[in-house]
Amino acid sequence: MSTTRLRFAPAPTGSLHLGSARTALFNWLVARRSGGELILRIEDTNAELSRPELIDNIYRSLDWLQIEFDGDPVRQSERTDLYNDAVEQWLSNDLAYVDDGAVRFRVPSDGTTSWDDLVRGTVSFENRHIEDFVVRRADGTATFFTANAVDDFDLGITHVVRGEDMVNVTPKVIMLRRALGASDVLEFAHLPLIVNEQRKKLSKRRDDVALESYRERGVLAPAMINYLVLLGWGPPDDIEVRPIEEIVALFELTDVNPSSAMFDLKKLEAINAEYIRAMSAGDFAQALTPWLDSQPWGSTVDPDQLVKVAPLVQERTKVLSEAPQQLDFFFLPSPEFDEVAWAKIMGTQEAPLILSSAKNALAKAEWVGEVLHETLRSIGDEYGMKLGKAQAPVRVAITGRAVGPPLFESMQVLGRETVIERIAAAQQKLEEQ
RNA sequence: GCCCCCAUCGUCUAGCGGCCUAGGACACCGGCCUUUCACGCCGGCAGCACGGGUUCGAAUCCCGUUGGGGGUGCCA
Repeated sequence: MSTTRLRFAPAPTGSLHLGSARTALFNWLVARRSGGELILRIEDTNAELSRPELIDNIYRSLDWLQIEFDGDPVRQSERTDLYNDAVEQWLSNDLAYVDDGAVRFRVPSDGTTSWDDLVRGTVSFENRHIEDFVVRRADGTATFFTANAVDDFDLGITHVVRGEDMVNVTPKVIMLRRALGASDVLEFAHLPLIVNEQRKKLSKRRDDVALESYRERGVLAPAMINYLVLLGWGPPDDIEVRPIEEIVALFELTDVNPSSAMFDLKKLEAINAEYIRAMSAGDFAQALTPWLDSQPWGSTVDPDQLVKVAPLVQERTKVLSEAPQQLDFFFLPSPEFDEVAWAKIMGTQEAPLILSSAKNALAKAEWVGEVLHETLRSIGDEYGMKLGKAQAPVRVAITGRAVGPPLFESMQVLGRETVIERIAAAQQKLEEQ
């Protein structure tokens, strides 16, 4: 038995599509699982698609996901001779004919072409429904069918794993493979489509299909991989979130569900949050850095303080991009006030009272989270309020918001001077209203 | 129109003829914990599209209906 050889063959049409990423992933899983090889084949059959930026885009995305390939990428734009030879051969064997400058393949008018698809079972087409398709255009370039069949044969591919939208080209490619003289049959696996809420194939126009954009939102690569593998496949033991090595060990193409799967951002984020929580505090702080740096106040972030502050939001972060909003008050000279929170919380009768009591007590309290905690608690007691309610005005004064990281720990990091200053500023703002 | 495919909670899935009173996860709704929000924990809601077969027995096999999707380029 020869080694398993797979290929991921994207057309470079822009940033990598989620569906393509999933296809790449499944190919990679099969290769890893079987100890086989995976090659990257760029289907840049025309100049428009050969633009370096487009190709770099693919590399970057694949790299991010850590999907590795064996050997150098194969560029179809560099293999035109091969395609031409094949077409000439078909022409001379009378398997193809010239029509209006183009070359068409002769499809038999009877019989059927079928294959046993690893995910969908037997798929069968009647030949009479397949037209004599073009294998070489009038301009002399090979079509997708030709390049596909020739390359899969020439590169010794054994398994073709691709999207369901390719099902209808499969009989054509099978015919061409036979015409090339291949005696073996490829294994095909057509993956279910990833669809949107309307159950339609994800499209560039309507949906956010660029893998890149999820990266930009702060989705972690391993979380993305983990989520993607769950679209069309489920582990037998019901453990969904797990290391990629385990997935490799468990994954089976024949277990892939043939029906289309809806892309669920909520679930992606839930899984991402789980990965974030599992990170070490140091790794999390590190991962946050680019997101913080891009803020207007990014230059004021010092690494020592970041390490203290990051753990306070780690378990509250679903995607990295939402962390800056939770942390800004640590780095801003004065907090940015949420108008709604201010109105709701500072508008109460007790708010000014609590602020002034807090300012006094805090001026002399030992500066440790637990003590600050107790200090606020007794102030609450004074006014017959639970701590949950009593801490609110202080929180708004210091962070600008009604919700955020744990207050007393935050205060400890911020330091007495800043805290008192902010409370005083809030008092003044209150008076001016 | 024609060709091909698909059909289990709202969503992603487990299920491969008896372990199913259909399991898990996300979402949602309660509750507990609690310094807000989260996290965590406990509980709840909710599904085999329909109709016929086959079988002692069907979510599981077959046929049909309905619904959904993909493809129908000298794009890939």
